[in-house]
Amino acid sequence: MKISQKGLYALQAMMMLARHYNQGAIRIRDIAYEEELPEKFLELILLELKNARLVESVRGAKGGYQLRRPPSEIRLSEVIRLIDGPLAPFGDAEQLRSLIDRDAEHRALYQVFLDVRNAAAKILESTSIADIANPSPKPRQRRGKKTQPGVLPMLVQNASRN
Amino acid sequence: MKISQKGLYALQAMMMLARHYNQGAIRIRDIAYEEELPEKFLELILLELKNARLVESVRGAKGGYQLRRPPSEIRLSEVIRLIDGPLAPFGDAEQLRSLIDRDAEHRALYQVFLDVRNAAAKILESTSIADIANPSPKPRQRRGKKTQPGVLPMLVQNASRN
DNA sequence: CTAGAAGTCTATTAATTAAATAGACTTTAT
DNA sequence: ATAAAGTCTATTTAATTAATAGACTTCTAG
Repeated sequence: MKISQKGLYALQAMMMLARHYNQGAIRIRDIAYEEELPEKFLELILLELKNARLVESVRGAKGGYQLRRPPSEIRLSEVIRLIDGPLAPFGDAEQLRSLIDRDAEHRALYQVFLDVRNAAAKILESTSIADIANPSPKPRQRRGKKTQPGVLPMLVQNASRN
Repeated sequence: MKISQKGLYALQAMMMLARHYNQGAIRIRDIAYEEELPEKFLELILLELKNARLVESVRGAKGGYQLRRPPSEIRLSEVIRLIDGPLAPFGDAEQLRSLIDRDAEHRALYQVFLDVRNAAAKILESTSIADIANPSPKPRQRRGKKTQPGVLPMLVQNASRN
């Protein structure tokens, strides 16, 4: 799997929306400005994220984008698969399994590819947007108990990253 | 990291040469035929493998290619890095480390990318060409003690694949 | 010692993908 | 009604990928 510039932009946009979760719709312009992304390109990316129902839009004046689910319930793998395709380094998991079954000569090679994809999937499916979006850009007006940044309610935690 | 068609061809060629290790130089044509690879394209790939000193060539009549080291001492990561570049899903390990140091906003994201590249590196650096090349295509004229296919003298063995 | 077999090198091409950019259109708050 | 904002379609440019072509060099065998 290769993460393109576009894929990186998508992840950055999602992180920004996570930081502003529950603050209403955020304009494309503001996302682009805060993350320093090309505005017109970002527009297309957000459309894709919307069609995949990861974000939702509000049209018209006062419109913008927001996450459709809490950041802790959006996995990095969802965003990456959408924008950059399968996590496998070659083909996709299904293809690889089929090749392992049918191509005796190269079975072991494809099995290695599948191992690599499984290792990547394990990480990217157990890391959420909340895990990587720093709580708030301006660390002001934080009332209530400080939520620890990396807490993942439903996903397995990778201890090595804390 | 994405493995291209070219990268797959390179790995297949290396596997074929591994099967014919210690049988002298093998002609491009024979590699292409046995692995069903486009001959002219394979030629360019072998040139690259030669420049990287993974294989060596014999020119002129009776010429061809052979591995420069025993198959058990050639890691998949060497071939993949040569043909398809860094193992990281974005940029390379050095860049990622630098971004983790300098870009506080996106540190955690780049750390995940680095985790993914480390997981891939672990697998691909501990698997050798010998591990994946089936011993010999025609199981004929095998004199001496049968060498077990997957034995890796210097590399850590991944038990799950045997 | 020369003919042919084989690798070497450079260039070109066609197709695809990546990364934008442009502009007209639609929806909605005020 | 107007302006702000998302939507949609098309176009462009550059890079990459996957190959193909052909002239050149080296070496072995006869």
